[in-house]
Amino acid sequence: MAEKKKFQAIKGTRDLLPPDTELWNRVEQTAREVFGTFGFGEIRPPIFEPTELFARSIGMDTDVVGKEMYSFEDRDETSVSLRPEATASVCRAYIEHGMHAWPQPVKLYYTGPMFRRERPQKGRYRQFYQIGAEVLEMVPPNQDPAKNIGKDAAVDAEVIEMVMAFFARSGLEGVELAINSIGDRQCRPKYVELLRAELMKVKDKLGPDSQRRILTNPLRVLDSKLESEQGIIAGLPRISDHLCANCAAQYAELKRQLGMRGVPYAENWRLVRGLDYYMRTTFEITARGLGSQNAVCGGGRYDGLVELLGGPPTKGIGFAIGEDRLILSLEEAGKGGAALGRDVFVAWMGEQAQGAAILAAQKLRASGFRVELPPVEQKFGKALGQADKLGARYALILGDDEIRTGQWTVKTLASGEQAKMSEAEFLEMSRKGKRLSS
RNA sequence: GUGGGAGUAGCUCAGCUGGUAGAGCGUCGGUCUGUGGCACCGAAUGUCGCGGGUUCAAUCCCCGUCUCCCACCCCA
Repeated sequence: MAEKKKFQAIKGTRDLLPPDTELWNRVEQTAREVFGTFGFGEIRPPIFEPTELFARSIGMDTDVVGKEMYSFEDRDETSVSLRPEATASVCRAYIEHGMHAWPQPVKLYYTGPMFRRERPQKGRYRQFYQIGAEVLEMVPPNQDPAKNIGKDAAVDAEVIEMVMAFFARSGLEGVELAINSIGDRQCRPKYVELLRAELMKVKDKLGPDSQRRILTNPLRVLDSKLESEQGIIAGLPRISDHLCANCAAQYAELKRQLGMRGVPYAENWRLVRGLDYYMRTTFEITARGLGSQNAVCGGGRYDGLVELLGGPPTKGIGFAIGEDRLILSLEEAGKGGAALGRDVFVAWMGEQAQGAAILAAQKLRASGFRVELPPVEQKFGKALGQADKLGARYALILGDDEIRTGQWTVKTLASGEQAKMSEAEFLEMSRKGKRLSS
């Protein structure tokens, strides 16, 4: 009975606390503002969905679906899963709410927690946070796909431009964008077969992981970090040499579009994406200070995914930012949040002063100031000490003298200067100070 | 899922070859009953991650387990 169980956050999950949460809010606010300027609206899908939705969209054979999902049986015996990512949900919502009848394209962003049961390490958690955006556009019937290659490339470029703008505004350092095209349903399978054949020839020189991937996912071999395999990989056929005409044209136009927008990029022919639904444009953004998990954003085009989920033919492009990693990198660069300060600390003494202090705090808070009002009377020495510790800008001193004269004593903590003034004068002064400090 | 490292006060850590715990910072109080940052004094908080074993005796040695960190896998 007397046993006390110590509870702690589940493996791979964590509490985000002040002052860190200040930075999280700042980052999310920046995303809202930047994405808003590009015409994106926010979508808030559920945290869990039918398991089938993720299995169909992400791919049964991917690790994410195969062994990392938090799935459980609901009481009606259907299988549901905590979302491992949000693109599938956004596509589901697009279909469910008939967004094909909205003005096209539909541009949405989201922020929130995702769940994958992986072994935690730096920049990787079982509950992690993503900031993502998707552009979905219905394909009108009888449309010649070749006709819209330029348009798709421009949309892709704008989406990438938007993430880069967001990172710039966030103050992220060491940002590098890598792009690639992984072809479409026409040319990719052919390339994969070619690659597989080439890999079979050098199978003996590859490590066990890569040997296994020859069969399961040859593209992933390109991703290998093994020093011993680098020479072999460098000699493998590149997909850029095997793209079909449409894919090649789209990729070329993407690069031209990025150039027009002043977005610096590097081509990386070895950049392949892990989720099944990607095609053509893929990209990845890395940043400084992240250990081995240095990808802070990944994205790509996924035409056909909505259709796969039972919707109308629809094109899609999107990305997901790893918010935990973004925050990590910002903190590493010394851009973490400072402790929550106070604009005003109300130091009061005397019963009459308490009433005045409460009213003063109400007015100051109504004007948007951060106010600390001690619940009990304190000696002024102690009150000022506390004001200092909390990082207050001003101490409002209210005692018998102030009550008698109706003049507030205002002390500027940083300089030690002190002055008597009326309530209106103080509000005016602190407003100016606030503008200057922010 | 695999491999390596680590768990001692709220935080950062010390604790020689086994003899049941300490520092700094922080917190709170005092010196200081209308004036803070400094200084000095004092206080509180630990079943030394948890369970078992060896031993007269375990924070220390052994086994198991949990968690964290790092890497692999994979991904954001």
